[in-house]
Amino acid sequence: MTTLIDVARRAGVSKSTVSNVIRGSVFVSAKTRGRVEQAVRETGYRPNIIARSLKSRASSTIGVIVPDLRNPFFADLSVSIEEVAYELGYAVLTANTECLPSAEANAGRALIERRVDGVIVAGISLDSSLPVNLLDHDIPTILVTLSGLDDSRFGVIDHDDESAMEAVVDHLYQLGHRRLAFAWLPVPEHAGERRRQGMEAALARRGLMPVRIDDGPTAIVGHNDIQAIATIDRLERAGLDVPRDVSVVGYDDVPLAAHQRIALTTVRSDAAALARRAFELLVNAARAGRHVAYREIQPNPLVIRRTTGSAPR
Amino acid sequence: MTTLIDVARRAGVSKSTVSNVIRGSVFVSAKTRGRVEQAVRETGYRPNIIARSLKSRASSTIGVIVPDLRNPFFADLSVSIEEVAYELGYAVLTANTECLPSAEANAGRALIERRVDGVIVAGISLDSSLPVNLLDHDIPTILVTLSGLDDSRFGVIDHDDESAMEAVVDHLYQLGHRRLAFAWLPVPEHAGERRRQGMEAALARRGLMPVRIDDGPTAIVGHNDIQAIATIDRLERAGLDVPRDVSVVGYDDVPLAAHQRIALTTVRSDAAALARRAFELLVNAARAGRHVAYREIQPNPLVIRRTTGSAPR
DNA sequence: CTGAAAGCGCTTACAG
DNA sequence: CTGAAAGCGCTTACAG
Repeated sequence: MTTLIDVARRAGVSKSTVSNVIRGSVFVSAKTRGRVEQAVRETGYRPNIIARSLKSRASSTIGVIVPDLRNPFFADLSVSIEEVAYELGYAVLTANTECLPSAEANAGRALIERRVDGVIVAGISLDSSLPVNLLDHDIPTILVTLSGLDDSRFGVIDHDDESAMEAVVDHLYQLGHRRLAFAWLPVPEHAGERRRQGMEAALARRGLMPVRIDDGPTAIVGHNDIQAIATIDRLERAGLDVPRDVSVVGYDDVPLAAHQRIALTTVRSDAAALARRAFELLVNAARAGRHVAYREIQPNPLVIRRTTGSAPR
Repeated sequence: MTTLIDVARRAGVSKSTVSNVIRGSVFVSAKTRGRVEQAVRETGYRPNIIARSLKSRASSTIGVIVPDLRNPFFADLSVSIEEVAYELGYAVLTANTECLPSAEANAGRALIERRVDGVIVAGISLDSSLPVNLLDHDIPTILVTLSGLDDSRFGVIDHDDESAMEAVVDHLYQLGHRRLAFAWLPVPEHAGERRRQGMEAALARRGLMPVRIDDGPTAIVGHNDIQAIATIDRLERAGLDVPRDVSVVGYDDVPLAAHQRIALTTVRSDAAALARRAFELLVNAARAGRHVAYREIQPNPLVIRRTTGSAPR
């Protein structure tokens, strides 16, 4: 592959000069610049970012850790991060972990070894040491849809699950539901745990306790939309009707939730907005060579559709 | 961050020796190895893969270009690639392009500049020069669910859309459908184009022509499941019933297709298998320093569910 | 079995 | 405005 030297030789200048015109950082005379640009064109030269990174100590790459990329919410988040990232010349290394500690460890190692300029964590197992580990390796780290990790060096862009769960429970309570269950992933993960707690707290305020999912709930609150949609499938295969027999609520408002045949009542979360905000904060911190150390919590509205109805009597 | 030198100093050996134990490539005495390993542990040293890459001319990173990561088929593909990749010490740089030429150009530049060891292209706009460009930069490139690009240096892992479309048309024809339309993305993309052509050919064999989607088809074949599911939504919002009034067929068999409320007739494509095969071939080529130059076509079965029925009369 | 030396392809002060 | 020199953190023959 052609290198800076090839270009320099061809243009009859030094490699410093070629570097200067390519990065556009220093003033170069129009004539020299022209010669260099032509040489670049003729050779099809593309700078080797690996070499640049080694010297400049910035990889122009960020890492994104997601628990489940097959969930459109995380796909949306990750794609939205990518969009803004590529615009600013960053590439993104994605790692899908399913909250498996071994996958998380692998991902962490890969990101640290590649000296990513920052990482966005959108889900991690409950007692993972990875996020703090990143911080300790001087990698700015931002937690998205995830809080409860207590280090002030983190950036946190989160939504308010607690008040969202209050709205969900209120909605169901008003429809007459008293037997609510929470359907969550088999993985101990932050967002799920927090939503479960939020629901329990909202129930407690009404003098209620959650029931187990197999204990005949009249309403089921899913950890997320995918979970809720799968719950509908399970219920209807068992001969029950949603919402006549059981109401179901999701979380995220993925595009499918609005589909005629699904029409899921859910909490709307704007993955793209979360992504953009997180990336912006992360890049600013990375460029300044500091941690993000900033928190922001946004409210999420309840979207009522047709999977919730009056409690059966 | 600690470097090889720090570890070497601490262990009282040279950096060559540290390098040797870390890579495990050369025989090192147990005693020396022990000292080095302890120093690594004490310092929390993680090798800088950027520096390694520069010297060894292998980035241990591959690129994946997908047209739409929000489509669970591509999410599955990309996650499956990642799984095998991380196992072998590779990281993956994902680029979601939506078949936009500008996004494709950005992604191509980013991957070339980062000297990825190979790339898997799972969708690209019809006349993109990117795939050949990668090849010309000596980057082994494999096309997945995509053929028609005529360079023998490509690897191609594909499925047989033509015979799948024959099966789809046969199924609908036997149900009495004569007015079939194809619903596809607004983007000129390979897989969509090829499926459209496959359907047209199958119709032609029966003396039929496709009708336009607004021309009252009794059956609509989607470019993929997401397209088909969106079509169902559109039809039912317009007061039509699927399949009573219109039958709908998808492609991919994403998990949602099997959902009670969707029950989509579709063509099954195994993203995970495709991904594993592609990665395996790619890595072998990359390590051997050659192009993949290999093609493999697999058949895809039709899965009949409940979105197809007898043609209305 | 271990170490000294060169070099991967850039960037970055610093002279001139 | 342009260039020579040093160096980023590794790997890789090659001696010893």
